[in-house]
Amino acid sequence: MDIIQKNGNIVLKNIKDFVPKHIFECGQCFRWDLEEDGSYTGVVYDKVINVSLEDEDVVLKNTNVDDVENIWINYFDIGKDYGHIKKELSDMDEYLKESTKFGYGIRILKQPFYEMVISFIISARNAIPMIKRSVNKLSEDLGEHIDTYNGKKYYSFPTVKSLANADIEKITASKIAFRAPYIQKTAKMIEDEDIQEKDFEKLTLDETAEKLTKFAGVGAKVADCIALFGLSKYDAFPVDVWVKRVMEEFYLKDTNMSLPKMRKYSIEKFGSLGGYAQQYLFYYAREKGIGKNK
DNA sequence: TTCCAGGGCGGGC
DNA sequence: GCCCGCCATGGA
Repeated sequence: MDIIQKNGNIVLKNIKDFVPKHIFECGQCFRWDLEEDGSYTGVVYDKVINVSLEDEDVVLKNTNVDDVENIWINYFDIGKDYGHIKKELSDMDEYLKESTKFGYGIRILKQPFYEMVISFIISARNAIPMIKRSVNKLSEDLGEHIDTYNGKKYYSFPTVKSLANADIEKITASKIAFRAPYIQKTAKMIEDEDIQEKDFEKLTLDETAEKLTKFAGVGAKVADCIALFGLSKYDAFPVDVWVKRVMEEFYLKDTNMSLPKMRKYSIEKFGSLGGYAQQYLFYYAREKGIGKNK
C-alpha cells in the first residue's frame, strides 16, 4: 500500500478488498452517509472524512498524511489481509463462498469502544435508518461542532461526561425512547468506574460479554456487537434477526434453536473467524432479504 | 390499521 | 434454561 498526495487529497494505492458501500452498509457503523457522488462521509474520532473509490484507488478527502498514518490506516484495518480471510471462509462451504463473493469489499472497522456501547444500546429493537438519525441528533445536541464539510455541519459523538450528566429529556429528544434510561445509566457507570477499552484487552469473548452485559440495555447481542466493532474481538458472533434468518436458511433449517444456543453453535463453528463470517452473512442476508417472509 | 425494526428487562415457570 | 409481555417511534 502506498500513500500519495493528490490535489489536496490522500490517495491509497494498491489496496485490496476495500469497497466503501460494503464497508459502510454492512451494519457496523452509524455515522457514515452516502453522498450524491457515491462517496461516503463519516464522523470518527472528532474528525470528518470523505471516502471514495476511484478505479483501483481509495481516495480520502478532508484529511492529511499524519491522520492517515496515525488514525485511518488502523481504523480501516488496512494492514489485514481480507483476501486470506475470505479464502478460508469460502473453503468452509458454498454459502460462505457466495456471501464473501457478494460483500467482497467488507472490512471490519476499529471503532471507538464507548461510542459502540451507546450506539448499539440504541440499536435494540430499532431500524438502522432510525439508529443513524438518533446517533446524529444525540451528537448535535450533546456533542461539539467539529467541522463543516461541503456546507454541512458535523458534530462529535458526545463524551461520557456529557451523556452521564445530561437530563433525560435531552436524551429522549433524539427519539431514543425507552432506551434513554439505559444510556444514562450506562454512561454514568462508565464514568464512575472509569471503564476503558484497555480493561477488555486480555479478556476472552465470554469474559468480555459478561462484563459488558452489566451495562443497562446491553444483552448478549449488543455485547457481541460492542466486542466485535469496538474491542476487536473477532470471534464474536452477534445474532440479530437477520443473522438468525440466514443461519436458519443456510445451516439450521427447522431446528427452532434458541438464540443463546445459536450464538454458541456459531462461535464453535466459525471460531476465530466468527465476526467476519457474521458480517458477510449479515450483509448478504439484509441486502437480499433472506428469510424475510416467514 | 397492522406489522416490524441489528433486543433487553423483569416476570413467570 | 426458556418464554412471555412490554418497551416508543416511524416507515412500509
